[in-house]
Amino acid sequence: MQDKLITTLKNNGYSLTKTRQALFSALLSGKPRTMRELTLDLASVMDRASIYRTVALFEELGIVVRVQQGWKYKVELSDKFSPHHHHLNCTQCGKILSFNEPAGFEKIINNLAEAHLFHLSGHTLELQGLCHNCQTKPTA
Amino acid sequence: MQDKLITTLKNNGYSLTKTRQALFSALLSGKPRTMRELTLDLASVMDRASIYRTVALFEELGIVVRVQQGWKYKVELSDKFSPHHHHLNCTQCGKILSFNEPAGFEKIINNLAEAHLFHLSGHTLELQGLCHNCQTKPTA
DNA sequence: ATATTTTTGCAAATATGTCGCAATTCGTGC
DNA sequence: GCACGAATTGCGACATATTTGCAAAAATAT
Repeated sequence: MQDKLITTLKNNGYSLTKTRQALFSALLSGKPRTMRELTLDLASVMDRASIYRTVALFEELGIVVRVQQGWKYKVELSDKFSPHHHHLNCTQCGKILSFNEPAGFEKIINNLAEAHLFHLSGHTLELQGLCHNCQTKPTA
Repeated sequence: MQDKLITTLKNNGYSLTKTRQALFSALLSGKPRTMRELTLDLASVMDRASIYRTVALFEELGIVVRVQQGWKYKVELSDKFSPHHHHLNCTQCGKILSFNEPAGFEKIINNLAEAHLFHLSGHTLELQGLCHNCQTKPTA
């Protein structure tokens, strides 16, 4: 997977640096991270500004995407670097579960796009709710 | 539609004030707005802090929702105040088409949430692509 | 190893979001 | 319409998040 990172960077005229590697590694687990989490985790490795710059660059190159979570967003590897999926966001504890393209979903949106003469290039599907844990706990 | 706003406020023990009216009006067009747009548009009418407070209140009362649009969030009237819909975003000209819940969609996500022990409270579905016009034009 | 170009760290500037409190506005009863 | 208590707002001060300029450091090509 590192290979793909290098390729993507080189192809676009960017070099592989320690900081870019570090950010990439931090995201490899697959868990979406808030900027705050990233800056805390990577504080010893790179400057806050560099994190922002690198995330922005990665987003431009399609290496990462930002997923919305209520008011905040989290950063995660894009579909190119981790399998295409969607999210179940727990509105209480902030946990994010991932799930694959549901059966029949593709067909539905394709029909839809066709009906509107759209040529689809991508889509996002985010579900909000309470995870199992938070359903039993009282509202914090 | 103003009626519904008043009712919602009264039912929850809040009063209709100029600022609440102003924010509501600003959103009536149906277009999602960033906080920045709102603070700029309403600068002459109300204070920044009040906008945040009012948006928060409106969200609590289910009058507005914050939706992902690009990477920042935007505020728009909730389904209760404007019909539930989703968006087709043209990545070239920025046009946004709205469409209703596709048939079969509800069932799919309900099954999914159930499988993950989630209790759904909402969802977002955004499609990206090229609108009819932009498909024929050269890349700008 | 050196020159050239890119990238980073640092510190300062902006932007975004919150908070406490006095001043104002709202809804109500007269 | 006026007076009153309660709810709401504006203001200024914070706290946090994000961006920017620029000199120093790291990467690339020779």
